[in-house]
Amino acid sequence: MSDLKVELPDASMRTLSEGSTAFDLAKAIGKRLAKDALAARVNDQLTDLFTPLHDGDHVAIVTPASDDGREVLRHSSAHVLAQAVTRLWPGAHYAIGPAIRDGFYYDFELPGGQHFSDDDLVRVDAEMRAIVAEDQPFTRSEYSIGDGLVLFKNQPFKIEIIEAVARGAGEEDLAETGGGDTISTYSNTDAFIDLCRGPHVPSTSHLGHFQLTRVAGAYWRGDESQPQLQRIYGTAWESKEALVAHLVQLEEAEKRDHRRLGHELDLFSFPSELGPGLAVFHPKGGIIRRVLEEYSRQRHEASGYEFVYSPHISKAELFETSGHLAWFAESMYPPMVLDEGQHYYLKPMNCPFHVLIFKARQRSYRELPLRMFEFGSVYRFEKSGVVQGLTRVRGMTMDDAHIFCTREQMTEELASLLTFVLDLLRDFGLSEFYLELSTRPSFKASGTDEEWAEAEAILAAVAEAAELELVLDVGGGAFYGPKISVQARDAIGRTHQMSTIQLDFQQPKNFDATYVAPDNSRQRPIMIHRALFGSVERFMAILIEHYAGNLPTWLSPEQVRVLGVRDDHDDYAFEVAALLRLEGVRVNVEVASEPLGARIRKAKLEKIPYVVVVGDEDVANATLGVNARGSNDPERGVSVSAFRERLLEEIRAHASPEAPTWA
RNA sequence: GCCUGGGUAGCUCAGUCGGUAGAGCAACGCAUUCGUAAUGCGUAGGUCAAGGGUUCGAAUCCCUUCCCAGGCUCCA
Repeated sequence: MSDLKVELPDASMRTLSEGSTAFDLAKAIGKRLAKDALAARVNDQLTDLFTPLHDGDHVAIVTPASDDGREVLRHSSAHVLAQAVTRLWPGAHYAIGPAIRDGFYYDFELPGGQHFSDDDLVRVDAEMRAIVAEDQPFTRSEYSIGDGLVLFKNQPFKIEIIEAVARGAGEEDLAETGGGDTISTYSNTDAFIDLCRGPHVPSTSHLGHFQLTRVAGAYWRGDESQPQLQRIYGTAWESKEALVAHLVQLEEAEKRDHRRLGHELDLFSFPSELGPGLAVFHPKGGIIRRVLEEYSRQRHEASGYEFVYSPHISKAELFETSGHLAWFAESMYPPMVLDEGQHYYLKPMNCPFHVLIFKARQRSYRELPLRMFEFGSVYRFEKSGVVQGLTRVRGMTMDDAHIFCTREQMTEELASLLTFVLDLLRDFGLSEFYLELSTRPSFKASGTDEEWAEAEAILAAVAEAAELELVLDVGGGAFYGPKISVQARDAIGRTHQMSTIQLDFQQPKNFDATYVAPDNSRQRPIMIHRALFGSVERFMAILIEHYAGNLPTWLSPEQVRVLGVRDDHDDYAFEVAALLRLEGVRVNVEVASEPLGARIRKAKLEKIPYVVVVGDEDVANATLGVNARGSNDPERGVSVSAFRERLLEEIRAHASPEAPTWA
């Protein structure tokens, strides 16, 4: 019997006897590894531990505390979830159950149209733990398509997947089955078998650090027109500690939720009298908004934009011409019908208005590129289940610009636009970006194939030239053109869609907009749509979460609070405040009617960047005490002028001396 | 829009089996005068989301509507 040699990740070689499996390799390396081993990566393919190895294979043993390991154990946990549910609800149909970020889910259809309730999670959890305790092996088998159809005859979703694979359909289904002309399955006991490519952990006893998190409805194959299934989500980790750490992290993320902070810091609210997705900004939120809008205006002005204004409503005719009523009507509020039968609509976008401004007189090529900017409030009738805080609202203000240019200008214009966008986002402290290129929607698109192909090619070239990570979003474009969206990663690693840049050949055509070219011919301009913050509301939400409410000083509603130690220091406190206010600093005094500690605590909870304390020594020496946000070490005896200079410099530079990552 | 939860004082929450609505914080008043994250005492505050039903009696049980959260779908 001949031996076989395999190479390990550290490039060392191991010799094994013929027919050895990855598990044999793990045993040969060490007892501890054999006990921890969940799966193997053989020649870069993730596979079961009991896969036979071949001479020359590159093999890595997958252990729990790794990306591969967590993926495997999450996937296996999903199977245990399905087994538990089929035990508790005999006759339940199970659909798909993949590993996802931090956990797993499984979709079911319960007999008699039953639904899971929150209480069911407790029962399912207990059943899963029983299965783990039974230490059931995961056994892999392969069947022909025909045998598979018989085997899963009572599982309509599995049948559908097998049939799709037999037809050679989507990759998604191959992931479930293993692909080719056979299907692979895993069975835990005689009673439970699931269609799956694997790999899985050797047995259920390798699992257990999981927690079921929630129930949800989810459409079969993610398609609204398909039946809605019952989904259970769970999180699973390699150890108790990792699970707890994850749950703690979730709590931390909750603390920086902009809805919570918006309420705690008195920034904005959603009065139920107004309806879902309609926010009011309180004075403090209003300051943040005003400051960031003002800064944006300055930057736009410096970059050659002109400011325009347009009304919130218009006759239907405008949106008929633009194509919105044909393509976007379901996102628009129903019309107001006037006596004469005239329909008026709230605007869902600003672009048609800007086209009219372009058309207000004859335009020359000499005027192009013509860049129009407006903080334009728009209204979209979002489905009731989708509104969420400030990130998804029904009334929002877009920092919207439309650039009219010639075909020759558009590539350069797009490139410089992207640079401008990224620069401005960086000024707000966001630094990690990637781009998404959204292409023609499969239905709901106006224009010819050629126009779309050209527009997509140009955007793709611009996106690639930006040398940022680029993700393709097939079919995600607007009805009038493809788009590049800038996605930003915040301080705790979540990504948010920020700016969008869209190329539009359609609306200039729909409105018959033209300019006079050098040869005196009439030419059609190209229109670039672009929102930089996305919406002001969403941008504020992202900033609040990015900074966990600790906004940089230049954006903070209240930058300094001055506290006298006793009430006979109040006069001096007001003097200091007046001096700073003269420089445009947002500063308040809280008089000494409560103990100093209580007033400091209050200011800290309000996340004010600087708490300034003044007492006897300060009155005598024209100094103050500086208690900076995030510092546990207050400074004493700082001269008033030194503090003023330092503060003004920080505000001017837009930089915050603190890391943005504080909780 | 669909699935699952939820809505009690400004906020966070308790409220047993259907039997007179509760706490802490905040607010307000008085006292306290204090050097870096909670001074004390007191006062006020509620159509229990809204409407309907069952009942001698509903925060509590049932129905409808509104709003919120987490998903699905969609999206700035």
